Amino acid sequence: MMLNTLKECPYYLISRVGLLVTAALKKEFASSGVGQVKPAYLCVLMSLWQADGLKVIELSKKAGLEPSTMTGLLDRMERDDLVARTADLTDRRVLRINLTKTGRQVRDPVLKVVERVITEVFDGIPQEDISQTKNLLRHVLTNAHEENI
Amino acid sequence: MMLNTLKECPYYLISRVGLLVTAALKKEFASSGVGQVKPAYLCVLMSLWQADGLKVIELSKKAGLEPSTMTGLLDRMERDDLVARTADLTDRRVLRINLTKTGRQVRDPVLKVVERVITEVFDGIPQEDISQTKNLLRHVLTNAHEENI
DNA sequence: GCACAATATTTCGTATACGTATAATCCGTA
DNA sequence: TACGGATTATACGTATACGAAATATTGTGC
Repeated sequence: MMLNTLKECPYYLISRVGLLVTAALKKEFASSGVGQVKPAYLCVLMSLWQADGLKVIELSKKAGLEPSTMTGLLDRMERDDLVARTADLTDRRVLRINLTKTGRQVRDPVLKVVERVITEVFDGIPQEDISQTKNLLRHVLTNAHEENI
Repeated sequence: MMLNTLKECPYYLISRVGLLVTAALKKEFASSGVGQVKPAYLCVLMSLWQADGLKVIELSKKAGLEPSTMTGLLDRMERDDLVARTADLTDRRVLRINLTKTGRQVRDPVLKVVERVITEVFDGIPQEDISQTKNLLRHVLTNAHEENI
C-alpha cells in the first residue's frame, strides 16, 4: 500500500472531503435563509422527514452516531426550534422526537441547498463514478457490520 | 439527485466512513503499543516523517486544517511526547515543530496499523475501485481549489 | 410479586474542528 | 528609521463526536 504521502491515504482524503462539504453546507445554509440548520442536523432532519416521532435510539442508529452524541445534537436542535422532545405514553423511558412547524418548513430549502452543494462539489465528475464511489462506501460500512446500510 | 434516504447521500456516506476509520485506528493504535498516537495526529506525523522541523502554518496547509486547529493538536502531541516546539532563529514569529525520539520511533508500528486498518476496511473491494475513488476524492479537493493535492 | 437484568436517555470528561480576535514580529516604503 | 500592513501563532467560544458512568424505567425468571 502506498502511504508515502498524505494524498495517497484514503483516510486523509475522506476526512478532508468530509470537512470540505461540511464547511460548504454551513455557509450555504447561512446564506439561504435556513441559518438555524447546521450540517450535523441533516441526519436527524432527513430521518424525521421520513418518519416523525422517532426515539433517540432509533435516530442514533439511523445516523450511525452514539446515543450520547444524539443528546447534544437534539439539545441544539431544540434550542434552534427544529424539534421537540415529547414523552412516550406507553414507555416512560422513551422520548419521541417530533419536528416543529419550522422543522417541517425548512425541508424544501434545506434539500435544495444539499443538492446544490453536492452538485458543485462533484462538478465535472461523471455520474457513474459517483455511483461507484457511493457503492464502495456502502460496501465499507457493510464490511464493518454497520446497520441501516 | 436521489436524496430520499440517508444512504443515498454521499455526504452521509463519507462522514460515516470517516468516523468508522477513525474509531478503528484509535482502537488499533491502543492495542498495538502506540496508544499515545491518536488518529488526528497522523497528518502531522506523516508530514514530519517526510520533513522534520516544519512551521505550524506549513503543517496546517499540508493537513488541510486551520492554524487554530493545529495549535490544539500540537498541544496534545507535545503532551504525549511526540513533537516539540522549538524557536526559529531567523524569525521569532515562527515555531519549528520537531519530532521527539518517540515521535521517530513510532513510525513503523503506526504505519503498520494504518495499512492493516485500511486493508481491513476495504476488504473485498478491487484495488482498481479504490484507486478510482481516491482519484474522485482528489478531484473534489481540486474542485474546491484546495492546496497540496 | 420481587430481585435482577435489560433498555433508554442523559451527564461528564475529552478529542477534534472551526471562526474571530489578539499578540508578537517582520517587512516595505515614505 | 519609523510606521502601517502582512505574517505567524495562539486564545477563546462553540459545534460535533466518543466512551464510561449514572439514572430512570421496563421486562423476566423464580
